[in-house]
Formats: sequence, structure tokens, C-alpha cells
Amino acid sequence: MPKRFYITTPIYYVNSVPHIGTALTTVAADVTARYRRLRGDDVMLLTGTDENATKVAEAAEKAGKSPRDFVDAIAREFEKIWKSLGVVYDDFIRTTEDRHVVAVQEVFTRLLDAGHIYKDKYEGWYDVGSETFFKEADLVDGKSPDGNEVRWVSEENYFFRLSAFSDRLLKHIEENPSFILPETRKNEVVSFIKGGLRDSAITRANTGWGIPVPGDDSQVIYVWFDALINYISAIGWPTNAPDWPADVQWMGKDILVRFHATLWPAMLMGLGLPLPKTLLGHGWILFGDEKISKSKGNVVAPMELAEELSVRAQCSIELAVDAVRYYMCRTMPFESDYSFSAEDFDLKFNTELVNDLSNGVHRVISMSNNFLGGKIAGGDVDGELVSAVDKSKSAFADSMDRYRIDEAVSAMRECVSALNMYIDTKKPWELNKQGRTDELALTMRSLCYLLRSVAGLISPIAPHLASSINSLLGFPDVRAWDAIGNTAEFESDLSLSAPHPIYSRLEKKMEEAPVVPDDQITIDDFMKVKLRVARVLDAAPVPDSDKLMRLDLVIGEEKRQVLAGIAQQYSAEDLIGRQVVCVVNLKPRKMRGLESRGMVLAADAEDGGAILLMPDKEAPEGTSVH
RNA sequence: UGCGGGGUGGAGCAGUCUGGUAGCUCGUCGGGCUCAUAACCCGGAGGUCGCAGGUUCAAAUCCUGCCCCCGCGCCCA
Repeated sequence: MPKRFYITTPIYYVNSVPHIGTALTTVAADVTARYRRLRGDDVMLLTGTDENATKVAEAAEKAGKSPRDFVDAIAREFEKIWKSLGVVYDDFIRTTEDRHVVAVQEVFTRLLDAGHIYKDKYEGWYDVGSETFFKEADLVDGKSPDGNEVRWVSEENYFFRLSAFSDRLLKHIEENPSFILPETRKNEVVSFIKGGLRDSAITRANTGWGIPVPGDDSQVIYVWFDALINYISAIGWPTNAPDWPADVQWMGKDILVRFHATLWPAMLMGLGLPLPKTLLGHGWILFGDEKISKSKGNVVAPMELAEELSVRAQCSIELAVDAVRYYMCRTMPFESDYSFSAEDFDLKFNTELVNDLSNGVHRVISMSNNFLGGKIAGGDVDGELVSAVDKSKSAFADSMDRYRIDEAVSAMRECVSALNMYIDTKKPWELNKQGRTDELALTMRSLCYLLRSVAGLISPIAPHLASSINSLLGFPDVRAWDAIGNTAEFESDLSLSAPHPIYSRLEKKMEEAPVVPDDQITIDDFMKVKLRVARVLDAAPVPDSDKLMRLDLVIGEEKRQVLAGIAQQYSAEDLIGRQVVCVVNLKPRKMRGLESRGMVLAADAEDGGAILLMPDKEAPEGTSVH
């Protein structure tokens, strides 16, 4: 069996549904797959879900479901979304499937036998409450710094000898310039490896969810080690995996360096398997001011975007999805990130898809119908446009072959631009008025030819849009790369459909919520911060720390530990007994191994120090502050 | 302090590796066209390429120093 062109996406965590980020990766992979199919390749596109993380078991419990039911439901959700986004994959791997479990255990066994995996002890005082290990020195009166009971745990874990692969990895990266793309990511990987790779623990205690270590049920395989193996388990390894190595593995930049470009190739080397040809770590589409959106939890779901668009642009949901796919492709962040905004989306949609393309199509179809009754006699195509198409087509291919989907879109747009220019130059309405029928037919035929080529080029990106153009021209879909820019089809008479616009222009959106200047917050924002008067019960400098002071505070009925960077200005004696103001609903944070559950307010001194705030006169502990 | 990315006409970006016309999209101004969804086409204005030195016949591009912004880490909570 000949090797297929093998494309992968990461497998996605099942604790949340896709957002525009995961959709970006998956759509990019789908576009690549569609392009390769157009080029005549037999393609294998793989996606799937990562279901073995311990968090999954917890999330399932919260949802009141068994882990099994929980992951089943989410996996179905993913499949549904990819289908809606027009992603056509050839297989969907779930890491809870037998074929995967078997492969993971086999990988483990082989690497263990080959000496790449070893057992090592992990010892320490374990705080069951916070699932954290502490050093002897960190303990306070035989308890954890938080006051929890601790017990001595001596856990044996399995480690993967990642450190041993550094030189081979660097060599491979150097010898294969397109192994890691883009270039900036490659540099990052190289400096990460040169900084020293540490062996990684690849198992953890078995809590009832995950893939057991072969011959040692007390342990399960660590989720990343497990997950990466999907790329070979899905295509039949260890039995037979003719499609390996992958031609391109798409992913976001965040999971490239630590996992796909180091751990994964090292594992493959350990197994004696070839490495993927290209690892592609694209940037992210960010949402306007990232800080603001994070706090608002503002995630633009691609399908919501499409649904809204189908109403506003008066098109089918499929065409709206294509517009979203188009937007993702034309802005595909390669080296750096891209900032998404609704305004930007509307602008790109209106100018590129509606004004230039959809309206361009409409011009051609309308004129053909008005001037020629929708019938165009077969014949020659203007050589000027043939060479314009040739140029676009090869630029498109060159870009796609380098996985620069954004550049490929630009190449396609050259044709659209040529279309509108050509119309203005040839002025078909004048030819019609003057009765120059032959010239008119040549012009319209040539324009149809150009549109047919545009449809072909855009088809991997926006397949329904391509179909719409083709059907207006009275053609079936373009199925072969060689058919793009081929004039043979135009030797026979054409019979066009009646004109109707593909997309409608978007009008300005309704006024959004009043814009608050960046440096201002509303009273509601401020009220989110819960401030309370607290009394310092005890204080002590944090060991191994220059600036940190540990404070035990009384806030009303409650006691809590807060860390503050004030040790250089205040001693324990200064602090014990005095009142302070504390932010009580701050997310807990660990520093120097200790947990801080709040923040005491202090003014910033000129020397960078802190000046503690205290009530003007004594107030009961727990009094709220505004 | 560390690591990474970045500072190019009003906005967003390309160009920097491989020195030699500063390019693109949007906006703006003027003109054209009337087939089309107030869309399309042409032209103009607008930049000391973060700052200061250096190398060179020539620097956005190479070298040195500095300033500022963003992301990650941190004895910031």
C-alpha cells in the first residue's frame, strides 16, 4: 500500500469545546488536506480527543457523569463542530480506544527494554489536601505550611531519558530546515534544547483513570507521553503503519517546544521510527485587547461567528462557515499572532469577499445574462488572463507547499483583482452597445475562465463558496489541480445560471456596549475587589527569601495566610498585632512553596519598597473597605 | 534580573538573514466608470524605518550602546 500524505492536528482536551484557537489549527490542517487531495495525493487527515488526563475524571464527577459517558459526550461534540466547520478528516482517534491503549503500552515496553525508561524514587512530605510535596525544611510543626496533615510518601515513578537525546535532536533540526516551522519557533526549540533537557517523569500514581503501566498497575502513563502516541496508534502502529512518518503535524505554538519538538521526536528516536517531516507551530488569533478579553472570558466560538454572519450576510450557514474559514486562512498567524476584532472581520469580509469577489462574480454573471442571454459561445481565452492565472496558480502552490496559507490566499486574490481590472479595461457594456459581439463573447468567456480558476484555487479554503461560483458558471466542481487554468473547458459553449449575489454586504453593527476608556473602570469593576480589615496575628520572614513576609491574618471569623513582599521594610515585631487592609478574593498563589491567599495593601515607596496601609482607627476585623 | 517577540506614513502589517527604488491592506483626498451589492478602476498626499554612535561609496537592513512596548518566568499578589 503506498504511503498517504499524512496530516495531523493535536488531539484536544475534552474539558472544553473548540474555540477559535483549536479551530484555527484544525481548519489549517483541513485546508492542507484539501489542497493535497486537489494535487492528486491520497490523504490521511487525523484529529481526535485526549481523554486520559486525571482532570477528566474530576470534570466528569463535577458534571455528575461517569468518565466514560463524559468523554463520549465531549468527543461527539468535537466531531459535530468539525463537521459544521467543513473539516473532513479520515480518522478520529480517542485515547481511550483499545488501539491507542495497546500502542501506548507497547511504546512503554519497548522504550523500557531499550533502556530509555528507568525507575526513580520521588520522595517527600505529601499534603493530601493540596496534592503537593514539601521539603522537610518547609514543614511547620510537622504540618504543611498551610497547616494540613502531611504524610511521608515515597513514590516510584518512571522517567524517560529525554536528556540523552539532546545532541541527536539538535543534529536533526540542523540537517532538516523544514522540520520545525516557522523559523522563529525553530530557534526557540534549539535554545530550549541547548538550555538542557531534563528527563521527564512519564507516569504517575494510578487513581483509576488513564492507561496503566504494563506490569505495574500502581502507575498510569502521564498524559502528554500518552497523547503524543496517538499520531502512530491511529494509523496502525505497532502492527503496521505505512503512512508514518507524518508529512505535516499542525499545532499551536504553545505545544510545540516542550512536547512536539523535543519529547515526541525523542520518543520516536528511542523507538527507531523516523521523525515527522514538518512540525508546524502557528501563532494565535488573539481577541482585541487580550487582557480585557481574558478577564471577560471572551472566547469567540467560530460557529457562533458563522451563525451570526449567515443572518447578516444573508447566506447559507455553509457559506458563512466558508467566510469564517477564509478569514482564518487569510490572517493565518504564522510567525507572530494576529489580533481579532469584530470590526476587522467585517472589514475583511466586506472588502475581500463581498466587494471584490462576490460582487465581481455578480458583475460577470449579470453582464453575461443581460448582454448574451446567459449563453457564451465556446472559443479562445484571452492570453493575458491565462498568464495571470498561471502566475497566481504557481504562487498559490508555492505558498501552500510551505504551509503559508495566508500567502496562498493573497495569490488567489491576485486573480480576483485581475478580474475587476479586466472588466474596467474591456468595458463589456460598450462592446455590447456597439454590437461588437465577437469581442464581447471573448471578454465574457475570458472572465468566466478567470472565475473558474478562482473557484479552483479557493476550493481548499472555502469549498462551498467555490461550488457556488462554479454553479453560477454552469460547471461542476473543480476536482483536479490540472483543471485549474485549463482553457479546454471553454472551447464548448457555456450556459450560465441567473445572477444572484453570493454574499450581501454587512451594514454597520448596532452600537456595542459603551466603550470605557482604557484607563478607567466602572464602579462595578471596583466592587469586584473585596477588601477587608484584618489583624496580623503572627508574622515571620519566609525562609530563603529576601522580600517575602508570611502573615497570619484574622479577618472576622476567618484566619488565613498571606504573603507580602515587605520583609525589607518591616520586621515581624512591627507587624504582629497591627491592622492592615487585605484583598480577600484574590486567587491563591504559591510563592517559595507557600500559599498566599490574599494581598495586603501597601503604597509603593520611591525606593521600590512598601508602605503598609492601616485604618485610621481600630475597626473590627472583617470590616469591609470601599 | 532572566528568556522570547516587537518598535516602519493616521491604523494594522511586509521588507531586515542574502546592505543599493521603503512595499501591502484599511483610512484620507482627487479623478474615472456606470456592468455590479454606494460596489469597481486610476492617481495624489502622508514615513528623519524607536534613539545615539560605528562600519561602508551606500544602512530600515550589518556592529555597539541606550530607551520603550508585549508575552512567559520571578522573593508582584
